[in-house]
Amino acid sequence: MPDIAWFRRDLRLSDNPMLTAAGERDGSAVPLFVVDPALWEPASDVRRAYLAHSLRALDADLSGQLLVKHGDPVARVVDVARRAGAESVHIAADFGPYGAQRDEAVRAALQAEGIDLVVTGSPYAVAPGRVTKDDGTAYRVYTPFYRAWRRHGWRAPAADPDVTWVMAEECDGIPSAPDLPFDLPAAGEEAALERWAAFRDQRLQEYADHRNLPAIDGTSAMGHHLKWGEIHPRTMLADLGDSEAEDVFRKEIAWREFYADVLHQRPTSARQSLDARFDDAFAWDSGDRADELFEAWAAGQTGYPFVDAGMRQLLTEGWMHNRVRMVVASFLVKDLHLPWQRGAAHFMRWLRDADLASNSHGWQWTAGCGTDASPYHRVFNPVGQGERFDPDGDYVRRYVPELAHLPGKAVHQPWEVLGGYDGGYPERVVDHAAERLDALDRFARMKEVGTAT
DNA sequence: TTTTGAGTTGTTCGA
DNA sequence: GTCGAACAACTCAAA
Repeated sequence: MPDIAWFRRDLRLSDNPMLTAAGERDGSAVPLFVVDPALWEPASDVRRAYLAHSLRALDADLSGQLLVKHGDPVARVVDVARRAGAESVHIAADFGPYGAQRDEAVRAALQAEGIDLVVTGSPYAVAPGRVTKDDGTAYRVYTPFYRAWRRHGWRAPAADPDVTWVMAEECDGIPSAPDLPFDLPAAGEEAALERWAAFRDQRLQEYADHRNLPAIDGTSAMGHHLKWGEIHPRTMLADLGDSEAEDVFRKEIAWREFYADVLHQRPTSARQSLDARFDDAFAWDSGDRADELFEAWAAGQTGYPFVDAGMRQLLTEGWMHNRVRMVVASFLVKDLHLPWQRGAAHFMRWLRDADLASNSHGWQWTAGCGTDASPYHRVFNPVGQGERFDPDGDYVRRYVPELAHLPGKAVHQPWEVLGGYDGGYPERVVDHAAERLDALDRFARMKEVGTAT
């Protein structure tokens, strides 16, 4: 009788040791995916659509044998395992706040039926909790984490599994993908491996320089593949040598692992500031005016071209260049004085690669309330960032057509154009220089409150 | 226990 | 235009 291979965030066949474990006893296994309403219902259309496409790709790779069930995983997994006569259910570890709890509930329910839940591997090169200081506690600063992470090392990519896939019972069907205002890139393992190979062979050696220029296709854009485990970071790490560019890219993979580790240690940090003063004592704005400003930010109508280009890229592509993510995040938190959680929720809704750990902690880094946070006085200048990283203005013109007639870097300051600017592009909603000082002042006041109590 | 050096991504100001 | 200092201390990691 076959065992069960329960897929979750590892929608691939290669470099997936869980699958080898699942086939070891019987030579055959039931590949299962459960559409969990607790995750599906609150998910945005972008996430639903990508997952639906990815499941179709996985099903094709499994010759149509993927068993999809809808409902509470505790009930569904136990039902499938019992009916299949399985001795064990195999998973890769999930370290997210919801996933970890769910897996313990499933483990208990399976145990009552005499079925084992076997954990093999995780979505990370080094599983969260494995890299610790000498005293066994977790790192809170990236650089020492990175050094220890490299010392710890990781396995070579796993061999392909030798398993016969069987669908033991009737499939509930892969959910249909909601319509989106844009096309998502191809999903699935084959697309992930192709995208990785193209980046590795064509763009990796320029990565250190090009990754900061949003007008150029200089980043890997692998986030959505990593998020669903269509490729394992181990597969990518195994291809990296020791050039400067490869080192920079390896550090980006390590950031993903660091933030997963932080979330594992502090599950509440997905939505609460690691520095609690920012939730308790900071003077964030709220009310009608704050809501208006948030809407202007979200729609790409702030009057700051580099910010607006990024926010519009998000809405038209479901993706935003990393450099611009930092700039728009800084603008929301430090120019508009809105809590990082509002921006993080917007990103989670629209980014095709939205990952809870990286998103929450990236925002907290910008806001200054996270682990290893940026110094609070480090406030991005939205004009200066545009002039520095989009020096020819090509990125802005691509996403802000009202400014397409302005040449070169003049697009970054349309208010300087003689005779004013037209075409319906909005005036600046706030004055950056004034809001920067306001932000620093609010920070100082928060510290006074913090030390007084 | 104490000490010391260091900490992703920036901006502004004045010389 | 370029350069260094100031920005604000504070916490963390490791010796």
